[in-house]
Amino acid sequence: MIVTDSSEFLRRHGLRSTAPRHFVMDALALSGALSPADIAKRIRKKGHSAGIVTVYRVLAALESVSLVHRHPAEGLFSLCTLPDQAGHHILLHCTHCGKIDETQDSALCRHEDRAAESMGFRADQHLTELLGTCRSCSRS
Amino acid sequence: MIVTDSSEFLRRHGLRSTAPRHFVMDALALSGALSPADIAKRIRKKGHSAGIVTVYRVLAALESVSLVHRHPAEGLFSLCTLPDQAGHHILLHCTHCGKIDETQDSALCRHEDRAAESMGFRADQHLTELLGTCRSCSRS
DNA sequence: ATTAGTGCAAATTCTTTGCACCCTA
DNA sequence: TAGGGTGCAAAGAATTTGCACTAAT
Repeated sequence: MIVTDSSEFLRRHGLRSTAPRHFVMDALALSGALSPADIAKRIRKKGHSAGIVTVYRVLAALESVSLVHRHPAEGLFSLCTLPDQAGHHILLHCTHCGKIDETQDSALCRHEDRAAESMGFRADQHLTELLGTCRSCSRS
Repeated sequence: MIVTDSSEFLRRHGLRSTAPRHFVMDALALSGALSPADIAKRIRKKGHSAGIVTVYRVLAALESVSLVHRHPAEGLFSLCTLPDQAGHHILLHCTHCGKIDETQDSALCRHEDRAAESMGFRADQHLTELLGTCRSCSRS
């Protein structure tokens, strides 16, 4: 199940190709998004082994070469602008100054709903996060 | 700085209107998204006080009436399908069975970029999360 | 042979829970 | 005044760090 391409990918980015890294990638490849603990569980369920600490470190390494996303806005909360009609925010998260701005776009919501529907998915709530550079940081 | 409307809102949802709740809402109203610790800090900086534990509980209460979003996909990681061209995922997170599916939509990305640009924001990476019901759960 | 990567244990940080007291409705 | 809300302290999870050992290059 170990994909040779990913060995290449790792090496190209200066990372060694190791078993735990492949275990983690395999686990993630099968299901969309997992917590570190879930990843460790799946690895064990497959008969392999990787300590939870290693999973954390593998994820950090893979994230550093953007082979993996740590979902942004960890443990953050935001006020809902339209409380009786939840969701539909766009968060603009500046990776330079850390500021988080927010905007809204109902056309975007409709577009998202359409994309979801084509997968047989009915969306109750949206959250869009954009990571990048805010106006004041792009000036300096 | 305490908005009277929010007192109403709270009461309408069976929650009492208390000082800590207003402090938390005020803090969130000023900046898009904050961690519980940041919220507590800002409250103190304004000369008020609210223990971190209370902040957690206030957030839970406000979340229960969807006045606040706890950002979804807490502590999750996902494999990037296009590692050399980071971002641009749509995660379909089923709140019934917990499964997370993933899709992609480049038109959506362009749309997101446009929305960001109108705020003077340059987006490097996108992440869109939709919470709802997946195909198999909507059948059962 | 070098040095990144791993595993374990311990430290740290984050979040939740229990219980006595306070305050809104 | 009754029941929800708060604060403190302590318990429980999640995440990070230190250090010796293993393994990829």
